[in-house]
Amino acid sequence: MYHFQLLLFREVIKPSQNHLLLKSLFLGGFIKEDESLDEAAYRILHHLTGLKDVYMKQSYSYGKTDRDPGARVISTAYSALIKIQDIDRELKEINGAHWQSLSRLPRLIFDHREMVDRALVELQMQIKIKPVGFELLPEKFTLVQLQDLYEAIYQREIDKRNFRKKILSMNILEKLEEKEKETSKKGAFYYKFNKEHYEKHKRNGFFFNLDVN
Amino acid sequence: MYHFQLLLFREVIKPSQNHLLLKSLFLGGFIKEDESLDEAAYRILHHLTGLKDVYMKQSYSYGKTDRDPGARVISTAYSALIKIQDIDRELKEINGAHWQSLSRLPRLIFDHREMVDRALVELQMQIKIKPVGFELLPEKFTLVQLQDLYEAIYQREIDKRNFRKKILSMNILEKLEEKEKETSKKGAFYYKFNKEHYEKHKRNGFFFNLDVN
DNA sequence: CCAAAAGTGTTCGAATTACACCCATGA
DNA sequence: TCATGGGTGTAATTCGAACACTTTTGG
Repeated sequence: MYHFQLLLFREVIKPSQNHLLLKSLFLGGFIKEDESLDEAAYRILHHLTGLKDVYMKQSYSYGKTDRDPGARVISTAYSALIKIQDIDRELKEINGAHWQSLSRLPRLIFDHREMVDRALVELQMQIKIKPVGFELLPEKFTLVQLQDLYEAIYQREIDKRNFRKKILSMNILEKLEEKEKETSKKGAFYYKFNKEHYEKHKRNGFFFNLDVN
Repeated sequence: MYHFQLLLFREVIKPSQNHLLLKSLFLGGFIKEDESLDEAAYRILHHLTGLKDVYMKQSYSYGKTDRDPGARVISTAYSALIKIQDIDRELKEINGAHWQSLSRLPRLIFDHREMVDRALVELQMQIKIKPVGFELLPEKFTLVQLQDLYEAIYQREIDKRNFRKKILSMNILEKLEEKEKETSKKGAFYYKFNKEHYEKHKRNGFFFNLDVN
């Protein structure tokens, strides 16, 4: 059972003039005249982390007048899911960034805590009805990894047999011959998400729904 | 079985310079320096319709650069649910406004069709897990009215017995002595939504979930 | 008295849950 | 050989779906 982590940045930009309050910050930036909201979100993520092709979704727009004491700022928040494999490879040398467990988050400035909470709730709803979980895993993953992921998101334990029964009955996973041998002597089979199968089933009225235990 | 209607306004404001494209428009306006997004949404709704205290929810922010050919505009859409009883009383004399069935919508300008579609999908998800349906009904309503509402939102028929069984078992409705006698000789008992019961149950881990048939 | 709408229970099958042991292997 | 983590089946229960008749009353 692992936990979700939030990537925090320290003073990457300063929309606020009150420096004492600035304890931690998300990725942030200002939109340009010639780019869409989505493009701006991708640009900022890519510019500050080097990450590309990640699952990213608009979350919510925050518009209280006093949310940033330094200036009137309206922020449209996006949440990105980063593949576990990409994290260390790409983010090691980013200055001032550090991962923080969601359950032991420091005090965040402004309304950033609300942003995190809302994004997490959205994720928990999304993941029940859409296979977004696979965005967080490497191409090849074991069922144990997949279950660990779901346990982290739901913040509770799931029965192994029921979880496997349900996910496998959907026929959207492809079992590989290869085994992951790092974490156990026996080894666990790799699977991969078969997007074509998923899309085909969906056209036939199939609904992804992973609500286990 | 009735249908959802969208209230359309004609040229209330003109963010576009291309008048030929302007066929219909939602309520819209610009945010002021000293108000939040929520406040602006309420102000605009109230100013243009006279309606107050309606259920209103942020939907999504639209930010494509070319979405309005006349100017760079980022729009945060809100959707409001208006009580059936309030509609005629307050909206009769609004100039240029007319109701249009959602299933026979005219061509809308810009990305407004996407806005409607997204808002409807959000509503359909919301109404399954939150008792927002009551926002659309008068204080006192019959179970038939409530069911009609759900059938309109889901766009399908629901079994009467199963619907009543489910909604009544939640213990969030209060049966009144009074009957509605307009639509039938026998008359149908009025109910009202008991918000306190709902909040109390929710604290005890109860989840509203109305997914019938 | 009858048409029209409101109201009411039961049965069946499917889906979800709970639950415990064997397997493979490297050290 | 044994400790460690991976993998598997079945029974009990709950939940959702299907289904048809009785009640009330104004005209």
